Amino acid sequence: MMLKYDKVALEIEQSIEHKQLKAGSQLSNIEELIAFYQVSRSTILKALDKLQSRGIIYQVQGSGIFVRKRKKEGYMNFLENHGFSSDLKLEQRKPVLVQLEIIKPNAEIIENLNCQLEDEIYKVERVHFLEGKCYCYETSYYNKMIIPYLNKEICEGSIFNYIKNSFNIQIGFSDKYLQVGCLPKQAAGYLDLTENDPGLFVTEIFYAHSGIAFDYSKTVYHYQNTHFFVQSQLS
Amino acid sequence: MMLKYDKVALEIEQSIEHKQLKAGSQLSNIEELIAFYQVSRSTILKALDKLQSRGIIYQVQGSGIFVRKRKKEGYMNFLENHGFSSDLKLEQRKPVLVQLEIIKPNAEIIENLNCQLEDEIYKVERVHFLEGKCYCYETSYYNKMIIPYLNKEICEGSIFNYIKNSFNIQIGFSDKYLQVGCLPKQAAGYLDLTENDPGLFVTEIFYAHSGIAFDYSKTVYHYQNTHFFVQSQLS
DNA sequence: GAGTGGTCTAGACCACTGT
DNA sequence: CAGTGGTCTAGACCACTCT
Repeated sequence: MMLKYDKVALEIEQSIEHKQLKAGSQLSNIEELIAFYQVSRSTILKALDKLQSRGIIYQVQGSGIFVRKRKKEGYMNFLENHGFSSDLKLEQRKPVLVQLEIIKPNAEIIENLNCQLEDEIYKVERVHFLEGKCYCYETSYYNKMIIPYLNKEICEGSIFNYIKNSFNIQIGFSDKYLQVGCLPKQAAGYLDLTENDPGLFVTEIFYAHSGIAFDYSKTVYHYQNTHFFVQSQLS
Repeated sequence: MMLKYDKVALEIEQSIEHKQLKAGSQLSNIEELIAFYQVSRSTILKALDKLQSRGIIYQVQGSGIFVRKRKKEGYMNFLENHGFSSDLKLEQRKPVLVQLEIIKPNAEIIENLNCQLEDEIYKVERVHFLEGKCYCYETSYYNKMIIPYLNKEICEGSIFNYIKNSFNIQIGFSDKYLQVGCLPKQAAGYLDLTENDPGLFVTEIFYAHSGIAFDYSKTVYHYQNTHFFVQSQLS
């Protein structure tokens, strides 16, 4: 059963979409929303907070609830580009597997996956494409204690979906570290670029809902084929 | 008067800090927090939600409330590096003003600041330093209709604090667009780098709490002196 | 001052985790 | 099954905006 506030949030979002409301358009006030959706004030508030945190609307005390500007076309949501996404295009992507092997962890992996020296670690190297263009080269590490099995076929699809469906592990949150640099020869080759071309280097640790780290990844993004979008909120 | 949930959130955060709790440490359960802080359940929940969205804690239904890993030293929070920050080091920064002038807006500025062709626009070019190292070169645009006055002295401090204090404009949210590229000659000069070195290019629009765009900025970050950190949540 | 969003409460009941 | 977080309600009152 879907939660009430998620249902309300979804319906409000769809209503904005359906009515093609532009940025700055005012929505119904809270009393009307309560009457319309037949839920309590707190439920409406929670739905609105969710929409606000996703950048769909903004609320102004004493004034009203308004539609926020939509992101430009062709930009990926930087906070939602790894299994967090509901974007259809991303679901359709088919990564190319470069290498899949089992290794022993080095200090860096032990630190970030919070594992033991004697654990076995899956190392997965892949190149991702979007609309025919390669946009990143990614090296991921998974602890075999947590993700007991991986194969070529799984790695050529969404590993996140596989993990979610097979082990009932839900993604809870992630830590990202980013910096810009020059491509080493190997990465340049996979991205169809030249050594020392610029690149965005992102190191990311994904945690399950329960707080355990299950994925440590290092990704290099293609500087021409990747454009990101991020929405910030105060509070 | 400080809001109750902000007060509770602050105290919980300070308590984590004070007790030097490590990642994964479990906090008191909700009933105990209610009893300790003498507030209602909803107020505790709101405080916890705020701490969760800031990456301080994570909550696991049926299990408990836990401390989340702190960010590494030397990384800037990508979502809080422009006036959003409470980081002391950032408050102490003194930007160097390169140029301050009043111009007529081009199509791009009109689009992003939502202004008129005949409006007057402040154009501010600055270089920011952190611990003696330049880390970005920034060009900002402000509509004189909204920000009626700027001078050299103001631009050599925090424009955001000035705007906040002088015009009672609160920052509400922002849209960021980012991509990687090669530095043009001018930017390279300001950043003490060489033409065609890599750089992180960020275009950002800041909106007041009321929803009006008041700052349109284009920033180039120094690829060696800037390391960013971002925390994502799954709603 | 009318309208609108934000805070806060008390309490019932649901859903998940772990032993 | 005990413990713990999550959902939802009804209602009172506060704070801000705008005319």
